[in-house]
Amino acid sequence: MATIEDVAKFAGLSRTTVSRVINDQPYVSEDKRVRVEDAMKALGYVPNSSARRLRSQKTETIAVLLPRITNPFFNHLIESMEMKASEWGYQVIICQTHNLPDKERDYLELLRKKQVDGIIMTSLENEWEVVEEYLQSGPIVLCNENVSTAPVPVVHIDQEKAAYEATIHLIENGASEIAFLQGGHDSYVFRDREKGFLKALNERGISPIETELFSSAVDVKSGRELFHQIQAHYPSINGVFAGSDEMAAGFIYEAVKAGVKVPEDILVIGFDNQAISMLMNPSITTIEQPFQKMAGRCVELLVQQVEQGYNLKHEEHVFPHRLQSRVSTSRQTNLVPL
Amino acid sequence: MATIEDVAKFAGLSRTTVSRVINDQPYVSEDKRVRVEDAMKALGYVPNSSARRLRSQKTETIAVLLPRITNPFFNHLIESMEMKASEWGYQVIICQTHNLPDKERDYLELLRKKQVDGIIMTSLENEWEVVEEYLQSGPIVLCNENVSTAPVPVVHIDQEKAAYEATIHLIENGASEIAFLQGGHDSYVFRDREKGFLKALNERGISPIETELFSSAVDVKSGRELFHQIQAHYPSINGVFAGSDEMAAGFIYEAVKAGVKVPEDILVIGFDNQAISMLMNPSITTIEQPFQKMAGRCVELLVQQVEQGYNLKHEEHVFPHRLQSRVSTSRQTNLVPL
DNA sequence: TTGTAGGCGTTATCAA
DNA sequence: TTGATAACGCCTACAA
Repeated sequence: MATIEDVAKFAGLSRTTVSRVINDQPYVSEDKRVRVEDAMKALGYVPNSSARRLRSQKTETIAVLLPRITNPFFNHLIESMEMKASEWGYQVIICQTHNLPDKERDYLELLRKKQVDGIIMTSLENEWEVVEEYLQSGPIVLCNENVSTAPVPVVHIDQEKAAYEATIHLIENGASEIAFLQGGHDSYVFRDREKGFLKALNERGISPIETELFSSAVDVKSGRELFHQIQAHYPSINGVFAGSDEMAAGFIYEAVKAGVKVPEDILVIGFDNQAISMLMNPSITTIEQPFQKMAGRCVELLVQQVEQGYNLKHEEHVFPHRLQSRVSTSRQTNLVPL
Repeated sequence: MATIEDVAKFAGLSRTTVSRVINDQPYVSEDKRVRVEDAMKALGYVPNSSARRLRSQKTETIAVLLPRITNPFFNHLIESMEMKASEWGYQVIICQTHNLPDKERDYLELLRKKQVDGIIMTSLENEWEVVEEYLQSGPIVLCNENVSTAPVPVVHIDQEKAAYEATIHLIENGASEIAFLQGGHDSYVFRDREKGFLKALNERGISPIETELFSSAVDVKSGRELFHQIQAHYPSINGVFAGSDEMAAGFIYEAVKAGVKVPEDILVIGFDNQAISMLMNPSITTIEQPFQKMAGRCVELLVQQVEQGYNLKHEEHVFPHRLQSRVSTSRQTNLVPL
């Protein structure tokens, strides 16, 4: 591969001049500029990114940490993040933690090794204190998980309020005994949503049921399993708050199979307004999050910190959510005809 | 940030010795090794990845090109690719082309800039000749798209055979007039599947209908739109071959809404055996691809070429597919009870 | 077993 | 307007 040196020789000029042309710098006469450009073309020269990185101490790469990319919530986020990063000339490294703290730390190490300029975390597997160490090596932005003590920008919806509204919606449509199905026992999202859930129950004089049983729920599979557990252990439950549309879909799938009617026998609400929530029959009421805007903001905040420096302060960026009402919580009989 | 020089000074040794310790090389006495390790710990030293890259001419990073990450087909592939790459100590850069040839070329440039060691392409937006140029800069593996003239490893199922079997399945379950809904008019996947589709029709004495209309189909949205177009222009169609489960789901969603019965009035088959195909009501018959194995193989092939060199030869890795029969093509009345 | 020194390909500083 | 030279941080002949 041709180097800047080769180009310089070929053009009969110095590396410096070639470098100036490459970087569109002033103080290059027109004829030299042309000679350099011809030489570059002739040799098929492309600047070596490793050398640039070493010299500039920048990688123009960011890492996005998430549990797994097949989860629609996360792949929608990262889709927009990659697009926005690309606009800014940054690459995105995809880092699946599979909810393992060790894996998360491995990926955080990318920051210390200077393999990336910054990191966006869309989930949190270690205690915040562990993560905080890495701020010495570069900026971090939190997406979704709102750690109120973290001296970094956090981008999220008001999870507590959303869960509160979802629960009130269930109650007002007739639910009197409600299960809270939400994965990530120790996540901040979990805690915030649980707060909102309990607040709604409390306000309406409904006593919460033991939810330990349901706290490992994340995907279609767990939604299916939980249907059967609820049938077996809590047959009187007539409302379900599911932390994701996939979980709600899995739950409803089994309910339909078992002849339990949604919403007649049991109301179900999901989260995220994914395609599946519209496609299911019955369609699923859900909470919509503005993925694209949130993802875009995360990247902007991170790139800004990378390029203009960062100071350690907590800074909340709260985005609006929206309840999308559909058949799964509608006691009026406006069902989609089969 | 501490450099190898700092560590050397701190330990009262040379850079060389420190380097030897870092890289687990022989010829370091135990006491020096300990002194170096202590120094590294004391200074919080981490080797700088940019410097290593420049020195070693390796990045331990690969790029995966795909249209968009929210498409389940592609996010399932990349999920497994990232895991396998991680096992091998490689990072994965995610490159969404959004089906734009220019974007694809931009990402291929990563190879020329030496920003990645190799590339996996799961779709193809430029003519192969354009892509072939980049083989001068590093290895490429094709996943899914089988370009028979490409001197690279290609990993895929037998698309023609799969489409043939799907079509026969439709016919044997009663379809006599079939629409071929498949996106990517000029893709190799499209051509191969179309071949299988036409072969089946031909064998059973069914004449194909004009398919131009349906060739932009990829996602839920287009599935929905195509239902209405077919209702309007080809009301006698009673079988649908959809190139993805999402498309099939969108089609069925509108059919159900319009009171058209699947499978009684029209048979539908999807592709990929995604979660949605099981969850829909009626559930969708589909073709399963072994994503995980294919993705793993792609990464192995690429890493092998990166580390052991590559020669330009075409090499096919064909994986088995499987038809998963469900309600959407079943004329027997074993319907899931509503 | 340890250390010296050169170079990977760029860019920035300084002098001409 | 141009060019010589010194880093960036690491690894590896080669010498000791």
